[in-house]
Amino acid sequence: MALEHAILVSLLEKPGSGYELARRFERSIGYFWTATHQQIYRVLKRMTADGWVDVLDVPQQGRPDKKEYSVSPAGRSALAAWLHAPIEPESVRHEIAVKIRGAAFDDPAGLIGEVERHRRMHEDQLAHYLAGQARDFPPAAPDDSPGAAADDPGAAAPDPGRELQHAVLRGGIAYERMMVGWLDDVLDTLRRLGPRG
Amino acid sequence: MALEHAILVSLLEKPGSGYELARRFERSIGYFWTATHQQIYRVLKRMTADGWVDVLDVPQQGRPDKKEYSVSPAGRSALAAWLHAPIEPESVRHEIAVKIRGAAFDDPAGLIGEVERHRRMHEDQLAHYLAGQARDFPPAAPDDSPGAAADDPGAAAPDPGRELQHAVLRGGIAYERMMVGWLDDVLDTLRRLGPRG
DNA sequence: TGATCCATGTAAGGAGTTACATGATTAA
DNA sequence: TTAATCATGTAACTCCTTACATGGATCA
Repeated sequence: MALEHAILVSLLEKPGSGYELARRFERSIGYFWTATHQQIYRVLKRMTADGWVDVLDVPQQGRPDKKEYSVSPAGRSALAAWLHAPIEPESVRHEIAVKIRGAAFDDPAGLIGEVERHRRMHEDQLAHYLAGQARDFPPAAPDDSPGAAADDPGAAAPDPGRELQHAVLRGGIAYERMMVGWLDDVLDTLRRLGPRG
Repeated sequence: MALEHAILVSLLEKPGSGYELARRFERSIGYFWTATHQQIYRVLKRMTADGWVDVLDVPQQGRPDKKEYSVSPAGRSALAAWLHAPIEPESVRHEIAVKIRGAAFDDPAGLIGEVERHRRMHEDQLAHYLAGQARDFPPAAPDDSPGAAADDPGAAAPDPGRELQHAVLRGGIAYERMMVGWLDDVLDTLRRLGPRG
């Protein structure tokens, strides 16, 4: 199970409430893991019981009080243990591929609209990721003294957290690009098969 | 839910037993949908009760008797109805990405071995798909009389089922290529961050 | 003699989705 | 006045995984 661990990572990056976590899962965490607020509240309760997180009641004005969660030492070592254990790659699940293969027994051309719609959604997601990348990770000027940078106090030290967040974002970008390209390929195939609607 | 529909597609391509379906889900169907035999038996039972599939008891020699399933007219129209309804794209789930982002709070270089292992698995899967493509979809000679082929009884008519199966396989190939490329990118990042292990 | 293949299932539990429920504040 | 945002949860249900269970045939 990785939801616990995704929550630990997010809370280590910044403590927050269940609601805030749910928003992060909609945004930045969403390109590698998803969860709804119902799931998050349930898991936070279990993590609290297990002593993986600490809770702080934060009274607020003009809005409901919230519980701010942060990672406890026990949670940190639970994350470390999980990081050192091997995991298996996820099995892929593409409902759209079931439809594409099923179209052979129905009307291939009838699927074109649906595939176009999916292509559009992936293109939008790609544009969104690229905008996020341009905002949060502007390209750095190339380093002209390789090897010396590590000892140069004037050079910006690479922040591992930032670098790794960017690497994961590049994965989201690569995924959406791949999907747009493949759906274009599928559209070509569908159009070649039956020029009728 | 798409497992029912994936089973309908597979049984339309070729009737078979629950066991045989489980094997197909391990092989060709595996690059867009996965299911274990336990799931398949349970769903086949429900589909039988719903009248989506017909069952035929097939006694065998030297091995257990089997039940051969085939799609009923009701199953065919259930599939058609599903094909005409819109679906939403799957949410992505990459446990490895949780680990990559979590590595910032542990030891980035310590993750290199695990990422290399995943890269190798995706490379193996890619090689497997490419071999399947070379075997089942050898490249055709280019057509030098475009437009006339459809009315030419001598030309091989494109089989929609085959074409669509190939399109889905190309999706599997594109996915594995993307993963290998991205994991290379991640390895570069991890190695840049901490030259120690 | 031990492993793998064929072939079918049950049982228990964890993970995930959908619907319901409340209630104040703020912006259109 | 309608909708969205902040903030928390419960309940019911489906889906999926893991472990257990059986038993003959074949191959190393």
